[in-house]
Amino acid sequence: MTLHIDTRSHIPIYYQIRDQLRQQIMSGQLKPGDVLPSEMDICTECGVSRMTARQALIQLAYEGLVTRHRGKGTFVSEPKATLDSSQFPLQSYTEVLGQIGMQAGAEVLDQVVEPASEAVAAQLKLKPGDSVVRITRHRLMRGEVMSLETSYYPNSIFPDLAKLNLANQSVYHLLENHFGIAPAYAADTIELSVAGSFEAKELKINEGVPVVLVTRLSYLDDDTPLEYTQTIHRGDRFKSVVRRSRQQLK
Amino acid sequence: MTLHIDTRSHIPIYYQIRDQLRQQIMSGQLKPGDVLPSEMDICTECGVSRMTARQALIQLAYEGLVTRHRGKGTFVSEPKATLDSSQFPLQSYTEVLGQIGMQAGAEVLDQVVEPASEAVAAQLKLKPGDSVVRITRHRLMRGEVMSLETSYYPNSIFPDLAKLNLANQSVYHLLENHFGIAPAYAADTIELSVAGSFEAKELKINEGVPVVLVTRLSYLDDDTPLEYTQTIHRGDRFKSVVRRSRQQLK
DNA sequence: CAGTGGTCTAGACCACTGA
DNA sequence: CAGTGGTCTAGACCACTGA
Repeated sequence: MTLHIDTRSHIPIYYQIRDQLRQQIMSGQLKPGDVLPSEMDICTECGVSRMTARQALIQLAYEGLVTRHRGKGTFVSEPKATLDSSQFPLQSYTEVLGQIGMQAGAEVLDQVVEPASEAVAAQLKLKPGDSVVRITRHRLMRGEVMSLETSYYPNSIFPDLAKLNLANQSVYHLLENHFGIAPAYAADTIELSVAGSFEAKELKINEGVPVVLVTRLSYLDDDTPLEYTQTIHRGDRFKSVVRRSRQQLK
Repeated sequence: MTLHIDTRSHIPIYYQIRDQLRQQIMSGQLKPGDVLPSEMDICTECGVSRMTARQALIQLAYEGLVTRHRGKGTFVSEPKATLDSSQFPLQSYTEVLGQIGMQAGAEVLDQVVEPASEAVAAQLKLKPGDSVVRITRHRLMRGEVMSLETSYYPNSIFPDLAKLNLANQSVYHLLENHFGIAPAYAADTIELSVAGSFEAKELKINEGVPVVLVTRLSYLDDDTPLEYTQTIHRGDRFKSVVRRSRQQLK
């Protein structure tokens, strides 16, 4: 309804369309959940070809401002939620969210014993083929899937972990209460990746959009690896806060 | 030379092309710096239209595996470098890189006193228009621009900071040695963003590709903000490691 | 069923890089 | 200059969603 393009400008047409739509989202004129004009709407309104309209919308999807669904349309995304995962060192997702008054949740997709792949074995200092417990879960926040988490535990250290009920309970609590074992330290690696088809389906995002990959390795005091976890976070939702102090003891 | 597409498959053609090129990069058949087939090469070799070939190459660029340069071609990217910024709490980039034996460096682009914008004033607990020192730098690693860093310091706390020489020296050292002031703690926020035209130009990446935005706020013991820094990291290079311990005092 | 976005074609003009 | 990627057109067929 309100798109104006200047054909005499040297700014590409799809930039002009993209920037005006972004402005409407930023200003609140278009609110989370609202539908954007469809590709054809933009074509007729701006007198441009469909590929040009598409390019504007696709870029907004890459920025995380909108999500697109075939057969339905293009919708404004929810704003980012902050996950302060550092205030309280080495906690599970459930613990962290509880502390900030968030409704945390998880849906278990898989909880099985399987042979370790080469990559998993290397991380957990096992041999390929050794038994590991794999737990794959959706991480929820306010009922929405925020991330997809896959954890591996050595079956020798945690027998029967595959059979325990972890519906909505912290795995760290379970490990401590049931096995009497708690990690002493952990290293999180944060990097950027893009959604593959499985992640895209599970996180309900478009394939190929940027995501954040957090890899955690947890250890015992004696440096035995306990846990190897890969978490794929929706890029349009991820925000992590790390607090640091100059003197570690304060 | 070695692209095969199956027109009877239900997998989109550009997926097939993209996946084969990715495979060649992953396997080392195409090495960092190597040129990929041009769009026209792919058109003639696979008998597809140019937009299809483009889509495969553009996706690889979004994944960070390749970079594209008009007039030159599409090139395999360098692999990620890891920046372990947690082993040693609250250090500057220069300090961190020194410690892991990396050649760190910085190029100062701007070092000026200017009035604080509303956003900067809010973060530093100043009034909009108050004087701040802005330092904009390229962060280098092995001579390559890895990130673009913009820091703001209250001019009232650090007079003449805009005139001091910080060529290749840690700002934290400078603050401590020259002003006798060191941050007591800091909070880093990590989130995902996309490169705007300025960042793209400075980081020599394509506009619109995903980047990592790290925002740091440093404080004195009495919670006075000292420093507000925004760092844009190339998404295809960023990898951050955060170490955590369950008992903070160990 | 009409409307959505996903894939694809076969062209075009252009700015930029390097020989 | 030939070759590169960037933008753009005007079509096409398709799978999917919801009325």
